[in-house]
Order: sequence, then structure tokens, then C-alpha cells
Amino acid sequence: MTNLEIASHFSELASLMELHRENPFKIRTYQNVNTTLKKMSTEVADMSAAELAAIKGFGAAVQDKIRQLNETGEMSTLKKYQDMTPPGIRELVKVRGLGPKKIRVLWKDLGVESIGELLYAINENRLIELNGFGLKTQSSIKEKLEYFNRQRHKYRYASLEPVAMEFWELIKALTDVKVKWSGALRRRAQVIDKIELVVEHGFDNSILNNHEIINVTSNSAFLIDGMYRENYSFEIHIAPESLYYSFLAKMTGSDTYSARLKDIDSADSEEEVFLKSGLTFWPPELREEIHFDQKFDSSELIKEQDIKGVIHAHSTYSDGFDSLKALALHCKKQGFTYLGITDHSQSAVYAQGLSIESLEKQWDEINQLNQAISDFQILKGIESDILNDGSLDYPPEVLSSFDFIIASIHSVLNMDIERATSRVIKAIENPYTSIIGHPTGRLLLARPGYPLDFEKIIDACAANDVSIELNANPYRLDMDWSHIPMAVEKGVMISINPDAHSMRGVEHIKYGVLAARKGGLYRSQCLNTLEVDQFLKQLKK
DNA sequence: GTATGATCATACTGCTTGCTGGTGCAAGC
Repeated sequence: MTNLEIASHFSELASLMELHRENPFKIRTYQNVNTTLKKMSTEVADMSAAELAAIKGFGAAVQDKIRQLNETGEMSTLKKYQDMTPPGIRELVKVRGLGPKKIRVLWKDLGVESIGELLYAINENRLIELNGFGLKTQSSIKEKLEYFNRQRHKYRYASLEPVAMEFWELIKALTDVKVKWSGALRRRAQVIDKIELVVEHGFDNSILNNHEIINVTSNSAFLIDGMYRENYSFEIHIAPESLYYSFLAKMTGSDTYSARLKDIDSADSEEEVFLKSGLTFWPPELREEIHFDQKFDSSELIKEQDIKGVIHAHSTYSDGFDSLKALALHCKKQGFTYLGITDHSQSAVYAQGLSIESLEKQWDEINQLNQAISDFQILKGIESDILNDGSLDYPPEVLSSFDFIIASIHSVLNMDIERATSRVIKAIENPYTSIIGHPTGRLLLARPGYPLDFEKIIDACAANDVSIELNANPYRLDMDWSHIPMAVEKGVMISINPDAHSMRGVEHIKYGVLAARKGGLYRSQCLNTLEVDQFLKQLKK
């Protein structure tokens, strides 16, 4: 079992125990196990018993539960709490903004046992009779449930990618004809609802019947759809004879885009289809509406290997899993030439944000490491919280000591568009701000983020020489790729940042690069494709 | 349930916000 899978078991256990009012310290322990597992760079399945026992917060009971998961795929304690909780209530626990205390009241006092029943009760105005509930709480719960329902049965690209790869390999092994990804998956959309494949004419659609992990729900001469491994929808489109590449190109692009492509008989490649349709060939990720009439030089598009520096990473000084030294050595080994370390600032108490004293300690260590590690540089950065009024949370004399500053919002995420926009603009106008971090605060499929007037944000960045982060964490991918053309047009540089909380987190850069390519970003428009000297020079411009 | 300092007992990120009910609490980061 992977760390992420194990982590989700502990996270569910903690939530269910909270719902059943168990010992809060046990709950805290399981929540900590969840966060630790998500940050770790080594799979616990590959670790020895002694190595597992050495991890802080992993005592005998936790080790035992991990062992059980790895050996049987199940955890008996979790099973016990699952059996005590109706399935609909277990689903409610996953809705953001609705905590265990409120859910318990809804379940025990109102008798609600599912999302559907809860929405019905809200429509009958029945929540306001409950203790601790009022009209505002009722309508905010309704909003959150509706958002949750809209996002159901969708996947973030990073979580679907390995499954889609596995499915593609499985189909390829069953047939001799050509098979390729298509649709939103091939366009590398950040949120996707199904795996789509295009297969060449001649595909024998009976081979999927009675397959143990593929469940076909409808099967015609042109389209097969069904479920893979119980919870992944798929569609297999069968190309008409001699039109494989035309069909593939059409099934990959968005609707309006595909309408411009012609049926080219017996084409040997997608490039030929584009050429004979009178269009420039674009890689799949760019085949979206908003690029319709734009011109791109696809050889200039950013690639993963163009990124020179790892910007935005957390170490054990705040809430990261790995030490500063381990992170730096890892980045060097991966071929990067610099690391911009950005632990949390002092007001981020929940993430052990750095006091001024801890900052000085970190700077001493950075100086020593920079002496010791050759051909590599660690830059002194910080992810400074943007406070409610838009100010940063260190005094100017401290802010001026950093090599660069990422300013991000981590609290009060519910401002309206005017207040949120002016808050961010004030942070952009701060003379010490270099980069605006995860600008909208969204979490894909979980939280929409606060509303922002993005044009004003981009204008303010252009006026103040501030770059915008494309946070590469697959849950964020924030800024959204669709805003990249506007930023680029106004000369604002984009920094593709992993927001790494461990060595492994550095890998997320690849998802940021995919999103940046969707936005049509060239390597010259990306801040951290610059070598370290140019990077620093660009900041000081 | 775990870590720590002393052998069983004790402490465990903390602050802000907004809602509800007239001060306390849930939820979020």
C-alpha cells in the first residue's frame, strides 16, 4: 500500500473517531500520522520495523495498524468505526466546511443519514431549529453540499494519471491496433471525469466482455463505456476506417477547436491532419478554446528540464518533513542549481512559522551549507503570510534581509472579491514582495478559493515587478493556467513552484509545467528557468 | 496514542473568524 493510501485510512479513522467523540489526543495522533505520511519521501511499505518505529509520532499502536494495512489491506479499528457509522454520514465527513460536531447534531438530533436527506431538510428550513444552527449556517452548508455534489466523480490529473496509464497498458496488451489517450485526459486538464481512449478501426470490442476489473456498461461499434476497477469511468472511441489520426485529433481537442479539423483520409500522423486542415500543429495540452486564434511557437514552450531552481520549499524549520541540508542535496542531485527555501512566517503558528530568532538560526545554517555544497546555492526566502489588511508579518528591517519573498494568504479565505483583491494588491505593492504565492487559495475538487479580479492583480504585478506563482501542487495548480496568456501579455513572469514539504514534493514541478504549457508559457517567461544570478537580478529590477 | 522525564504521570501548535445566542464554540489555517 502506498503512503497516500495508508494516510487516507488514518485520516478517515481520525474523522470518524471525532464524530464518535473519542479521546481527542488519540485523534490528534492519527491526524499527525496522516500529515507525516503525506510528507514522507520513503514508502513505509519498503521500511524495516526499526525504521518505522524511529519515525516521530509512530508508536506501537500506529506501527501495528500500518503493518495490518500492508498485510491485509484493511485496518480493523477503522472497520469498527465504519460499521458504527451510516455510509451517508461517512460521506458527509468529506464535505469541507462541515465538521464532526455539526454532523453529529444533524445525524443524532435531526435523524439525517445522507447528503440527499440533508439537502431536503435544508429546503424545508429544518436546520435552524437545531442548537448552534441558524439561517446563515444553514445556507452555507447548502452551498458547500452543492459544491461537493458538483465535484463528485471527478479526479485531479495527478491522481488519475497513473490509473489511466495502467488502463492504457491493459488495453494495449489486449489488441494489435493503435491505442491512445484522448479528451481532457490527453489535454492534461487539471480536473477530469473519465479516462478516454481512441482505438484504431478493427478493434475487437468483444475482448472486454467478462473482464475481471473492466465492467462494460454499453458497447457499440463506435463507443464502449464502462467502469475500470469499480470507480473510474472510461470511454473507448473506435475510429472510423482509415481516419485514425483525424479522429484522434478531433477527440482530443475541445469542441470548437475540433470543429476546425478536417477528415483527412489515411493520414500518417496528427501533424499531417493539422497541416492538411490548414492549421499549425499544437501539442494536445494547448487544444483549448482560449487559444483558438493565438499563435505559438511550440518549440519555445516550457519543459520540465528548463527549470533551474526549486522555489518555494519548506524544511523542518517550519512544517516540512526533511532537513534543509537533505532538501538542498536532493535538489542538487536532481540537477537543479539553486533552492529558494521558504519556510512559513511567524503568524502561521499551526505550521510552526519562524520567529525572528529562528530565522537567524536558519540563515546561519544556509551560510554554512552554501560554503560546504559546491555548484549549488540556497537562497534565503520566506513564505510570508499576507495578513487581513494586506500587510506582511515581519517588520521592514527583517523583510529587507531576505533574498526574496513569496507572499501568500493562509487565513480568512472568505473575503468578497473587492476586499480579497485589494488585500492581495496591497501585498503586491509591498516593496519586499517578489512573488505572489498560490493567488486564489483554491484546492481542486475541495475548495473554490476566494474570488479575485485577476486582471487587476496582473496589472498590479506588472506595475510593481512582482511575479506570480503557479503553485505546482496537484491540489492547487494556482494560478489557473487560463490566466497565463493575460499575465504574459503584460510582461508578468510566472514562477513554477513545487511548494514542497519534503524531498518528494519537489517532483510536483512536473504538474506545474504541464499546467504552464496548457497556458502556452514559454521558457523565457518563467522566472525559475533563469540561472541563479539572473533570477536574483530579475527580482531586484 | 505518543513522547518525555522519571517508572507511572503528564502534556500534547494556537489564533482568528463568524455564527449564535447573548458567551461559547466550530472550523479553518
